[in-house]
Order: sequence, then C-alpha cells, then structure tokens
Amino acid sequence: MEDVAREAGVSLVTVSRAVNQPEKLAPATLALVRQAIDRLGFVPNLTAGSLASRRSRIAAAVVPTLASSIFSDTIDGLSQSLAAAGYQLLIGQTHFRPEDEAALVSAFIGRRVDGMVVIRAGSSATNDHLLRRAGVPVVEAWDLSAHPIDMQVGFSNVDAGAEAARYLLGRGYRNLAFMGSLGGRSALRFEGMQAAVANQTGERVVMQPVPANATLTETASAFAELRGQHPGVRAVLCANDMLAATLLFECRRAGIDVPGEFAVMGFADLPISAAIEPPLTTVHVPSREIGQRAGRLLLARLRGEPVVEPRIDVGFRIIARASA
Amino acid sequence: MEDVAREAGVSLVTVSRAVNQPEKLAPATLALVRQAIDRLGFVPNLTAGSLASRRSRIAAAVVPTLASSIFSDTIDGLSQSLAAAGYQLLIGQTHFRPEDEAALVSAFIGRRVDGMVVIRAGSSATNDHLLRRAGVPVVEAWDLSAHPIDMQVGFSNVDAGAEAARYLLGRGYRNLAFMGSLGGRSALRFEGMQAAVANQTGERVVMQPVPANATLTETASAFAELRGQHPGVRAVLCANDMLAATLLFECRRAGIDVPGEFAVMGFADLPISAAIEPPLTTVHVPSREIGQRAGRLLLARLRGEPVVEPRIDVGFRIIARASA
DNA sequence: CTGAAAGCGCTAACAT
DNA sequence: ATGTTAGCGCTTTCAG
Repeated sequence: MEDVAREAGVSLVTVSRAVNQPEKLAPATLALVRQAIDRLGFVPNLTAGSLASRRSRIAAAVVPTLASSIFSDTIDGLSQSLAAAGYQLLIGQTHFRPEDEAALVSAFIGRRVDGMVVIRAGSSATNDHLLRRAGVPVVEAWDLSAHPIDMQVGFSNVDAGAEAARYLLGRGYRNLAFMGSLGGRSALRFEGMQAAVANQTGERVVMQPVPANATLTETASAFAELRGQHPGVRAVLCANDMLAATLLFECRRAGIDVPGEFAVMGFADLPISAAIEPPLTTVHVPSREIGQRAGRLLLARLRGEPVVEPRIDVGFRIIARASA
Repeated sequence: MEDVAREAGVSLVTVSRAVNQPEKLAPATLALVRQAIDRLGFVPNLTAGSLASRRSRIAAAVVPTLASSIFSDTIDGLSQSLAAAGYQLLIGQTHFRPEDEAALVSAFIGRRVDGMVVIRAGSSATNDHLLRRAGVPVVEAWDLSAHPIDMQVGFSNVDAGAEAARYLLGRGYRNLAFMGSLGGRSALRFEGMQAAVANQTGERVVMQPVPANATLTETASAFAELRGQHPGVRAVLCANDMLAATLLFECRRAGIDVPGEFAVMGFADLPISAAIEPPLTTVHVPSREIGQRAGRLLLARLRGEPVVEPRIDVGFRIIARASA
C-alpha cells in the first residue's frame, strides 16, 4: 500500500480510502490511485484490514454435513445472500457430533468471524454457552427451539413430525414407525410424531434407529430389524428423503410393494424426490429460503439495523405423492 | 494475550508458545499458562496470528454451485481432509460464470488463503492468468486439462463423454443427442461424445442446450425442442444425473417409455440415481475422493513435502442400469 | 478532502 | 527454556 501511495504521489491513507471509501475522495485523486493500483497489481491484504478494523467480513456456517444434499440448498442460499454484501463464507461440518460443533465454533470465534449460522448438531448445554458468549450475531437454522441463542430461521420439527403422523393416520395407516437418528432434529420429529399418534389413536410409534447418512447396507439391515421385531408396522416416516429413497430401493429389491404393502414417507423434499418411483410423499422444507433468510438476518444485524423479527418460521408443507 | 501473560507471570511469547508450540515449554510453565488461559477465557485472535505469521490456515474452494449436490461430496471430502490438519474452508460459488470465478479468486487472494481448490467455471485466459499469479498452491478439480495451472485432481471429461457414447452405441442406440450447457466440463463431454460417434458411425450428435441447474420446466421445454427438431433421436446423454432424473420424470409425464422408446443416460452417479425408476445408467465419478485428494495435495504442498504426483487421474466408470 | 500518528493482537527472529 | 525487539499491512482517530 505504501508502494501504491508513492506511485500515486499520495499518502497511505488515501490509498486505503480509494479501496474502501472511494466516495470520500476527490474524483481526480481516486483516478490517480486506481491507476497506480492497476499498474502495480496491488491486492489489498484483507487480513491486515480485518485486524485493524475489527471486522472480518467473513461469516461462518456450521452444518451437520455437506454430502447429503439436504443442507446444501441452505448453504447455497446463505452464500448467495452473503456474497451480495461482500461477505465470505467459512464452512465447517459437525457430522452431527456436538464435540465437533464446539471445536468449530471455537475456531470460528478465534477467527473473529462477524457472524455465524449454525445448524445445530444436537442440544448441548456446553455449546449453548459457547454460542451465547461468542460475541457475534448467531442464527440457528432448521429448527425453532424454545430457548434461542440469538436469532432463528426454521420451523418446528416437532410440529412437522406431528403433521406427518396425522397425514399417515389420515390415509388410514396404523402401526407407524420412525427411522432416523436418535438425536437432534430427527429426534424432535419423532417426538412430534409420537405425541400426535398417542393423542389420536393411543398407539405407540416404533423408533428404528439408523445412523445419519446411512449407507444402503446399513439402511437395509435397520429395515430388516424393524420388520423382524415389529412385523405389524405398515408405514414409516424417514428422517430424510435420502434415507427414504434408499428404503424404497431396498423395498423394490425385497419385493415389497410400496405403498400397497408398506408406506414410506420422507422428509425435506429434495429436488429428486418427485422423480423416484414411486414418487415420494414427503414434508417440504424451504431449504434455500432458510439460508437466504439466515444471511439477511445476519447482515441486518451487522449493519446495525433493528431486527424486528429475530425468529422466522418458514414453515413446512406435506407433499402427498405416491409412496404413502 | 498480555493479560494472560501477566496472570501467569510469564511473558507474552510464552503464552503464544503455549498455544502454538506447547512442546517447546517446560511442563510446569505450560500448565501455569493454560490455567491462566482458562481462567480468563482467552481465545487467541487467529487474524492477528495470520498477519504476523503470513499463514492463514485457511484454504478456499471455488465451486460452480453447492445446490445441485453434484459437487457437495467433493466439498465434503475436501473439508474433511483439511479439517484433520487444522485448516478451515472458505467457499464461494461461481454459478458457472467466469466473471464470478475471477471475483472470488481475487477476493480469496486478498484474504491470503494458503491454498485454493477450484472447480473451474469454464476456460478463461484471464482467470488462468489470475490463478497462475495467485502465489499459493492451486488444485484444479473435476477435469484434467492439458495446461494445468498447478496441480490437478480429476478425470478426462472428453474421454468420459466418448466412453458414454461408445456405451450407447454398443447397446445399439443410434441418433444420439447431448443435453447440457454449452460451456465448461459439460461441453468437453459433448466434444468427446461427438468425436467417438463420428469415429464409429460417422453420425453427428445433436446438442440440445439446457441451462445448468435447469428447472423441471426448462428441462421439459428443452426436451420438447429436441424432440420437435430431431424426432429421430433415440438416446440422450445428460450433463448430469439431476438433469437426467428430471428428464426421466418428464418422460413419465409425457408417456414416453424409457428405455423402450427413448434412452436416458446421466453423469456423476449421485447416491440417489440407483433409486429412481428406471434406475439411471450413468457415469460414476468419485466425487468425494476428488475432494479428499485435492485437500491432501494442498496440504502436502503447504507442508513443503515434495508432490510426486501433481496430476491425479481418479478415473470414471460407466454404470449400466436400466435407463439406457 | 487529505495526511500523521498510533495502534489492531499476534509471531519471528534473535538474544539470554 | 524463556524473553526482547520489531514488525505483519492495514484502519482509525484526530488534525489541518
């Protein structure tokens, strides 16, 4: 920057201003500095800028996984709304492990990111505390818990589970089961499902654990276990569409007719879920919108604008297709 | 850090060492400093550290899109291999636009990232130049071009297109078409396809442009155009599985029998592609492995290790299923 | 509208 | 094994 200043015959601050607040310079000076910048191929060091200004223009996203494509639309939306404001996105995966969440959050705080969007790995008092004292705006996404850290964009996973259960009951299915992981949002959906069923028919819902991002083999063996131990089960709500699709695939292999013999319902409504056979009945969640809104919430806060609605319920919607 | 030093009764450097090179401290001193750190809740400022050490411990990934799930496995793999070494990942989307690629690369250089993994938005001399003078290790992923910037992890898209074409010809299909975007890796596959077909049957391959990440409507109208202008076309290679799945869906809607009446082949072999109906014939690409290897290549370079194989061909594999 | 001085919070030599 | 001295490259007051 000093070199540029010398080249342009101005002081160092003027160069800084040409880069960050060009409107505060006389047009002639600005042009002069810009020429010098181009001539020297000067690329401002944003790290130094961050240190001096105490603003990094970096936001962080903490997500369970990027692979499953469940959350990638959210990240896409987030990245887009942030990019439009000149912010960059630092991303970390928790693989649904609270310890990994803690490590990431700490690392991001150390980096002095300006804000964070977190799709929580599960509930954890330690991590709640960590996020609370992060000292930057935090958006929790993909759920609306009763005790927000700061801001929230999501929907009630409990309600979504309940609604899905009511849909299945309404279609005449009894003996319902849930397949998914035992923690996090998946567990909340199971909770909602169980409550709704208990309330309407007094039955219990079978919980068949399946690891997050389960392989075909894992899914198949979990399914076999479910069918073995609870032969009466007629319909299952899966924690997500990937799992549901895998299950459908396994049903076809095993010669089980869906939905005639067995009903499968998914969660998330991935783009591809309408294309599988039978088309997947699922719960639509506006994944990309969650990301966009989370980004906007963060930006509003960073700009010091008043955030009138720090808790955004984006809702969900049952999509009735053929599989259930 | 000064506060911690005072609290522990040591100097500032000792605190720095306790954080970064604990093995260089006497166990007693280390314990003392760690206690002070805990007591004060000190979180080292990595931005300041980066500025002083000229290492950011941040790598950047530039990808066309995160939404489509085509690249998310790659990012997942990359993030994992980097995280294991204490590196963080900054991500940006180009949406297949070279201008956006340029903007991102510049921004990342400004941030002084330690390395970059780029899934190019297309070929662009300007961007080649930009990447060449980035001054940090660069890995180009998802293709193996003849003129690498630095390191590469991928496969030949031209060969993959050719191989797919030979598969279709081998199954007896004639009058082939390609659906995809006109630029980037998609165009390379079309090129390979065209060359292989010209070579084997002397025919020309119809190119039906479809925007990247096309919606169902866009896909349907592109398909209608293809069928209208080239009624003889019997088989199509799609630029990716998402497009192929959408097309399959559209065929079902239109009452077109696949593969009896029309064959559809995809590209990438997404996890869900085996589950759709008919199961999708496609070209498998080790997406996650690309990311992992790109990360390892970057790390090796950052550690100053000699990189014996800076150009990794991960290959591809035709997956014959029912759709073609 | 432009500039001078004083850091931002840490690490890299170089001592001791 | 620990400390001292100089920055890293920028932005922020505050003057003029």
